[in-house]
Amino acid sequence: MTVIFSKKCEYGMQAVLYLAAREKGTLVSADEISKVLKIPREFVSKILQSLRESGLISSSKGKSGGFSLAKSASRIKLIDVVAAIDGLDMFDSCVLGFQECSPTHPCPVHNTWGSLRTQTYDMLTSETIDKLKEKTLHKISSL
Amino acid sequence: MTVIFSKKCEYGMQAVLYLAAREKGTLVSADEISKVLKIPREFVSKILQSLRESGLISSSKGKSGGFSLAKSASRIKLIDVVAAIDGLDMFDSCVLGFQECSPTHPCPVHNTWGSLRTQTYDMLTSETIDKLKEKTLHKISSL
DNA sequence: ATTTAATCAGACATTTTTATCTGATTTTAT
DNA sequence: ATAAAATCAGATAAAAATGTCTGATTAAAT
Ligand code: SF4
Ligand code: SF4
Repeated sequence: MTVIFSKKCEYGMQAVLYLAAREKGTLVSADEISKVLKIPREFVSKILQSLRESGLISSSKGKSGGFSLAKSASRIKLIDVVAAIDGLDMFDSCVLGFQECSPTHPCPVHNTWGSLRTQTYDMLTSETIDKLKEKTLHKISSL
Repeated sequence: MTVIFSKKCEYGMQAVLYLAAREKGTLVSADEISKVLKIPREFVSKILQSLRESGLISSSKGKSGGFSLAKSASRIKLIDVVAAIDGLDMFDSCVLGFQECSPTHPCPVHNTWGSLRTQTYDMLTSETIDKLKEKTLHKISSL
């Protein structure tokens, strides 16, 4: 199986995007997120907990509790979710699995992959999640 | 953990590159590949077997047996290894893990990711492995 | 012929990832 | 007060990926 991000990370990004799209200070329950995004309830619940620990989102317990972004959507980027869940190792390691990637020990696809890595990083870094709001809403409405 | 290709696939690409670099019709043993590339012996052995089944490499049994490319290095590309081991699904699916990726249901990073996907595909498709020979040798000598 | 060194096939084991369960706690609404 | 609906913590389970073992077979070298 080929993968870029782990399931946890994918789900985490989806959830954060959903919070950003759904939010005007409203609390969103794990149950709602689970249903809308079609992610197993208990699993997304765990992911949300871990994102809370990372300080990206906040939660409130009790009836009518739920989750919301810990700060403004204009100050959160997808890379933050990746950093919190999968970490940023992929941006410093080898597609071919060789150890010690460096300009002095380049692998056969060094230059190309280096550029792609940078572009991927840029993709996750350049736009804050509020900018992705309409696209997210459109995507979600098609689920 | 963030990953692009599975370990099997990474090791498979390394092994095929090594065969291409090492080869002038010589047979290379799983043991040698294991030692040079620092891949667990029995594991790389299995991978080599599966690549043989896929027809990418061929083997001969018995003393002084081993593996070699099934066809000229100028007719093998890294994408062939990926196709044989991990499959090509990643080139048709979503970084954010949404189902039904399509232009009519784009995810928030659709355009950028589409382009990156294509570039990644190109990286694995544009050069045949004989072209990567010197780079491979240089990389391996540093292991 | 016998030994040696290799692939091969398939079972087995370990680790990591993904997912679920159980029960406790918190908070709101009635 | 009580019930309802939510998060939370930690254990457990299931599945997938990674890695190992055993013994059989094959073929070259002695
Ligand atoms: S740039 Fe090349 S050497 Fe460096 S990690 Fe990527 S593939 Fe490996
Ligand atoms: S292009 Fe966008 S919608 Fe399509 S798979 Fe990639 S991220 Fe998802």
